[in-house]
Amino acid sequence: MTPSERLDATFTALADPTRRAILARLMTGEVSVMELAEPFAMSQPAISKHLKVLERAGLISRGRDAQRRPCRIEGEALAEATGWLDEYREVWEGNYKRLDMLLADLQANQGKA
Amino acid sequence: MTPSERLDATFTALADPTRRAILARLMTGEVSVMELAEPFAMSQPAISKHLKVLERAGLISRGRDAQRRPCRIEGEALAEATGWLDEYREVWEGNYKRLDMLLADLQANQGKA
DNA sequence: ATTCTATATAACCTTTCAGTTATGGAATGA
DNA sequence: TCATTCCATAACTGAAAGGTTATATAGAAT
Repeated sequence: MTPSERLDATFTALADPTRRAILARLMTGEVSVMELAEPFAMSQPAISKHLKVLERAGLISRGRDAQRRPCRIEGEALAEATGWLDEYREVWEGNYKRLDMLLADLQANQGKA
Repeated sequence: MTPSERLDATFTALADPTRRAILARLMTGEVSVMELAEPFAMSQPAISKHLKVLERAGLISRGRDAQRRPCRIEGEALAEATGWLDEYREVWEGNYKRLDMLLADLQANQGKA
């Protein structure tokens, strides 16, 4: 996967409330698929699909415990997404300062710019 | 829109490479739709659709300059997404001092993260 | 051996998405 | 007035997303 494809996969995975709730649940530690599925009004295969999306994005990984495949959070993919956002935020803050200057300019010239 | 819906819209908007490239371009300042469309191998209506997705997420806003509708970046939605990611990243990176706060938050929101 | 549990996979359906072309409409300019 | 530029919208298409039920598989328990 290219870096762009990884960002695609990560942001896509984060764009669904069920998947974000799954991540929230996994913050407390490893959880099995059935345990993850329990609070949702949704079938087990649906949860398995969501887990596949999260796994493909590298946001979770899975182990083996008898028949169970416990899920745990992986931080790497998130760091990339956060890095991308942080760059933008920094520059945007810079732009914001410039925008203030521009607005001051426009106001000084009363729309004659 | 609920906070969850805003996160949906923001992450969905960020999950497309064309839209991320548009944001990149807008970092240099306001840009018109035609100027945005030019570097892409894509029709103008396709770009207009992408802009609509970005606007719905609150990531951009648009002005008026004669026939042009110049687009500019808006930082608010980006800040929300960054905030969400940062909470999670801190826990994943082993900085557990905010875990209690986060878990209390999640419980208050009944898993509707 | 059989059965129960946990999970994955397959097949299907419906909705949404990302693109297209064609057209419409507002503001500018000749 | 008439044409041109910039952009939006409508209608269509193919593909992907998100759900379903039914079934397969692997390991545990009986």
